[in-house]
Amino acid sequence: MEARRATVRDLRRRNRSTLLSMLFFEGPLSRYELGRRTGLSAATVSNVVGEMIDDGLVVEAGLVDSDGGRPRVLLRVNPAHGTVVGVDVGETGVSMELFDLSMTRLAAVERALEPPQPDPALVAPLIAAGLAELLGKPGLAEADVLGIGIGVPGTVEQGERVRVHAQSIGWDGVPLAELVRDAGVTAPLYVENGAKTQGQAEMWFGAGRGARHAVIALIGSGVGATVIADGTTYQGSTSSAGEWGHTTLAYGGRLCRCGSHGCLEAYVGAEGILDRFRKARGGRAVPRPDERSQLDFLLAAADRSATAAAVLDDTVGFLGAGIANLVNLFNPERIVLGGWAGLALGTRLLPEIRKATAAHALRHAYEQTSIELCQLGSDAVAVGAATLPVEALLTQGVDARRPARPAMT
Amino acid sequence: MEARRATVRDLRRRNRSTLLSMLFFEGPLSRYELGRRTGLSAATVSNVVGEMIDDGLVVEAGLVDSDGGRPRVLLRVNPAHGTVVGVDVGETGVSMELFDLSMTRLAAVERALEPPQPDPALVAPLIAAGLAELLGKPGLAEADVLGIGIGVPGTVEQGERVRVHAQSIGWDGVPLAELVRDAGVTAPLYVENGAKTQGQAEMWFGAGRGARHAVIALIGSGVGATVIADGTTYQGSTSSAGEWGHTTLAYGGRLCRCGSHGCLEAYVGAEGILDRFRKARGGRAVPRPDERSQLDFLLAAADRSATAAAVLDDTVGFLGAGIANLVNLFNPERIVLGGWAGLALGTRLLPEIRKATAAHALRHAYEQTSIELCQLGSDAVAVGAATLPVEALLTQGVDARRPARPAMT
DNA sequence: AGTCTAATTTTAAGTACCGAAATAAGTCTG
DNA sequence: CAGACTTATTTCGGTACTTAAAATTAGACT
Repeated sequence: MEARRATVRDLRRRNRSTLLSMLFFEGPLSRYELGRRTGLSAATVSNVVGEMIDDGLVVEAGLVDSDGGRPRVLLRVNPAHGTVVGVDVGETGVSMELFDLSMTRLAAVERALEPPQPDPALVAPLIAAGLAELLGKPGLAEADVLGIGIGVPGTVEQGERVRVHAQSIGWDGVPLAELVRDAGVTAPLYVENGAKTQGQAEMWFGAGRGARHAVIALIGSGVGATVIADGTTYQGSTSSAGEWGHTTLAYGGRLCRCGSHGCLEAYVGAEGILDRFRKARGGRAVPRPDERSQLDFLLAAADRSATAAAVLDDTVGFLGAGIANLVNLFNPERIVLGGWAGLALGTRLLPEIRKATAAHALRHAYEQTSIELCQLGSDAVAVGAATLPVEALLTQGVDARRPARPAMT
Repeated sequence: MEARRATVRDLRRRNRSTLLSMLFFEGPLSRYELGRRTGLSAATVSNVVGEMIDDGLVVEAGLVDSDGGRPRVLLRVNPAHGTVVGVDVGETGVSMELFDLSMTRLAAVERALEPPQPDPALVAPLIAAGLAELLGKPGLAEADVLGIGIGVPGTVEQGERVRVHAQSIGWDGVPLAELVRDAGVTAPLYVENGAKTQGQAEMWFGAGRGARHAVIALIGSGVGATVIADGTTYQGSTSSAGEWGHTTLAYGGRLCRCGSHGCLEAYVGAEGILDRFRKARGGRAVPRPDERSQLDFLLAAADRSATAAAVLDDTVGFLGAGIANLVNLFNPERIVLGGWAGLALGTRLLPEIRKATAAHALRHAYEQTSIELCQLGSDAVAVGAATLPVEALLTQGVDARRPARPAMT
């Protein structure tokens, strides 16, 4: 039984949050329009908005012409109220971006990791240094940073002490936030799985906009998914939900790097696709230097090579079945296909992928789902990470830097 | 953007709901204890509880001895405040049960369907007649029925007009609630998929108690699952989430009755198991009259027949992989295995099933999950259906028969 | 009977939202 | 260009709800 009381202050917080969120996603809007959309009385809207203006969270932004009658004053979230930082910790480097509250990018920094294996003890100071560089321009100060979101390539146990588990880079229970804090960063920190931050970015600004139930399917070298249930990221009991890549799709099939057999990832992950391609070529290596160009080679070869076409056909079939599993289990409105390999496949083969999905999904659920491609670029992980502090601001309706409103004077 | 305002009345409703739910699941409790657990002030608890006592929703139930000091008065939900009915619409018959608010069964009725294909036009009057029979004893009246929950073997589109789609019995968009109302039933109606009601019953009173994230995996002739995410049943965008049975487990494998190939159901559904057994026996039929006894025969034969043992081994492997998929995707605290076939398999083979699951799931997620058997009997669907009106009562904190509190006098 | 302890209820104060009335800020008309 | 008109926003008075503190109750203990 997880029951929590609610007080009259919670009420205020919630309405504040409602109004602020609406302004963020659908602004600019007038007070009048806010009242109409939220159902709050004009009096309350005016009152709450006035408070947020006093706090510098919201600003007036021009008028709407009227045909007689007082013109509506437009309101918007104050872009200059603070900045947010998004960090993408990858296997080979760290990239960071600075945004204002309208999510306009103000600066970006990229740092390679030498050697390319991010030792936490190395990554934390790198983030601190990157932050300093991002704030290099005049007029930017750490005190104005509402928060720093960090996307990492592994599962993140949220809780008292945030811990990062990332097999692929050898992190086991790394308290990343604490390390970054020890490196001298004082702004609030938010750590989350990179696939989830990328998913959130697509939901806020990309192909997921407007959906309440969606799955963001990410295919790169590996395979993962972010599930959005009823508007929020589904975490599961220990934040490791969405491990789509290691669901069994072909029982007893190919060995996967996770040690199991027949995982989806072993068939549709870039590594799996290329491995199958290599085998189909009789063991000859694909004549390109890295995975991405190898996949491009495969896609380009499909027109003239029956071998390549067959490998892709199979891939589409496996992927369709894998997506159909998501459709059957989650019954989402939308599936968003992303990741560099997912995008490469989807750009050329989306109709075929849709058809393969339809063949494996239950009709009813399939008909309710649209399958789209990701819309954001390669910095989606960082953008999504930067939304974490914004999300905190929107749901709390209050600046994390000063959690409690100051007492009245 | 789905933002809703909140007023001071919502606040009251919510606190009322919190207190009532706590009394229902953890009662009896004293006012003092309620305050301590919810965080509400003693004054508010006293006030709200007083109101609920006036409404007849809560009653005092004895004292707790004290060692000096005023003794605490225990409170509980008033079992006699009303009754609820749970209906299990199956493929061969309808069974109905009547409970008081402490979920004590007061009466039960069973009606076979002749012929065993529930035509909606036939089922609705049957329910009406069954209700009359349930209320046959003196002291029971329809006016006291808080609501009737109906579990049906198909997906239920909730909404303005509730519609039932059940391929297996040929229902397509049946407005069951309206039909039952037309048959003369006046109590509030709640229609839901039977697997979901059964899942809810396990969550409230069975193996799922206390879990916030769980999956109830049901294996009968077919295969389905109920996903509990953060304490509530996950519905998806059109209420058809949880179609575990038709997820692809063995790509390109056995033909399933859904038309696709390699569905989990084709391997671990009773029909699929027995079909594989028959094939393994060289086509000879299993010498038993119905599916249940055939499955028992198979389980009993495993000790002496290598053929039977191999079929079961395979089944355990498939089932383990299927459960592992649930573990990887949903990261639940608990998996509850049920359904008549699931129970039959689990009773004998649970350790093996756990092992097979471990072999296919990611270590981290698997370690967070316990796999248990259902605890409720064959009336779980009806019990779960009966919880629907109770749930409405608990979350609204107000009797559905009189939605608005009467104005003060 | 009087004292002590601890639960519950009453009281007074603070905060929140709402509806109605008042005010503000434009456009339109003559 | 003043006055009429229209519509957005603010102000005001009222009611609902929670809380902290004070008062009351109900037994136990002496």
